Amino acid sequence: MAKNTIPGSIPDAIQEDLEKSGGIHGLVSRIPGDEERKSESRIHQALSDPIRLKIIQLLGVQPLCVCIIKEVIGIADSKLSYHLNVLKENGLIEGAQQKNWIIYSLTEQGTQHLPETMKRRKKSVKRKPGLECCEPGSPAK
Amino acid sequence: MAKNTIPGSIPDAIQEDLEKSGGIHGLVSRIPGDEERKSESRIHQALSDPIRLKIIQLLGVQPLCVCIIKEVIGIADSKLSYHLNVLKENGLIEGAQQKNWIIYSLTEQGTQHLPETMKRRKKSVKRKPGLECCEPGSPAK
DNA sequence: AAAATATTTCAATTTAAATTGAATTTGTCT
DNA sequence: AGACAAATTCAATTTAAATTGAAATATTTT
Repeated sequence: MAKNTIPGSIPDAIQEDLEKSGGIHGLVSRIPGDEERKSESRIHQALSDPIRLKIIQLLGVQPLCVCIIKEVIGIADSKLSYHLNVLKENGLIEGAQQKNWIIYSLTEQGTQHLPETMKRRKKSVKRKPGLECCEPGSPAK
Repeated sequence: MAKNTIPGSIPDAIQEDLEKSGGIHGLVSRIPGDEERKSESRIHQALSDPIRLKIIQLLGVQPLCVCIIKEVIGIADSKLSYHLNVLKENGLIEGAQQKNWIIYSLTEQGTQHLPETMKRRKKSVKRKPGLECCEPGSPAK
């Protein structure tokens, strides 16, 4: 039953640790399964584009209609729509129609992926109009 | 100086929040800069592949030579090498030559991206050979 | 119901990332 | 040095994701 095709020779230190880990079988038993990994990789994929990351961060400040996001990011409608869709499909944002507009906001999942500097305890927007996170003068090198 | 080309009309609720946020300018000032975002997106990109995620997780158990990783994952040498390189280039793992082998391990950065279930306080491997994270019978659906 | 606005969808193209197999490098052991 | 094993590199190909512009949909306004 054990089909451990371990290479003939491996480094001593690794060999030793590997025995403590319960061999290759033990090693594998300690990590998550394929499905979990696949879904994790999809989230990372969704967040692997600077435009999408920017959308997430803007929505981390407050819910926004597509028009404002477009205004801020400055890209074509269809392009923006494509990226919004990637985020939506992966459960990071959700859109609600209101009159002629669609207002996007972060899902619970989405808020988890805000940078630490923005991770205020979600819920209503209530603060002074002054700056907060980043000064306008510092391009965050 | 202020070139705020705000759309003629936007949803009332958004409009209101946006004023509290300090307009478009205030909105942007609350999120990280382009550089920070770009580097964050690169990390996500590196983690967006199940194979690479698996490598990270295996190294989260213990440092391993390429030969063992190959054994566990079961892919061609060159393919594995490619993925190891992506992780290395992004500062998630590092390799150290030892005799004929190269032993990879997680960097500090790399350990930050282990799943919660594996985030034990780093450092030496010291536990019983029994199972720990996932039972062999449960395919982690 | 026609006109106007906001957003999405679609097909075609471009760009970027992943895979493959052969060749190469690096180090070890006789 | 010569043979061997581990791992990487390279060029070619395949696959997947992003961009573009035009057309479509949906909602509101007149």
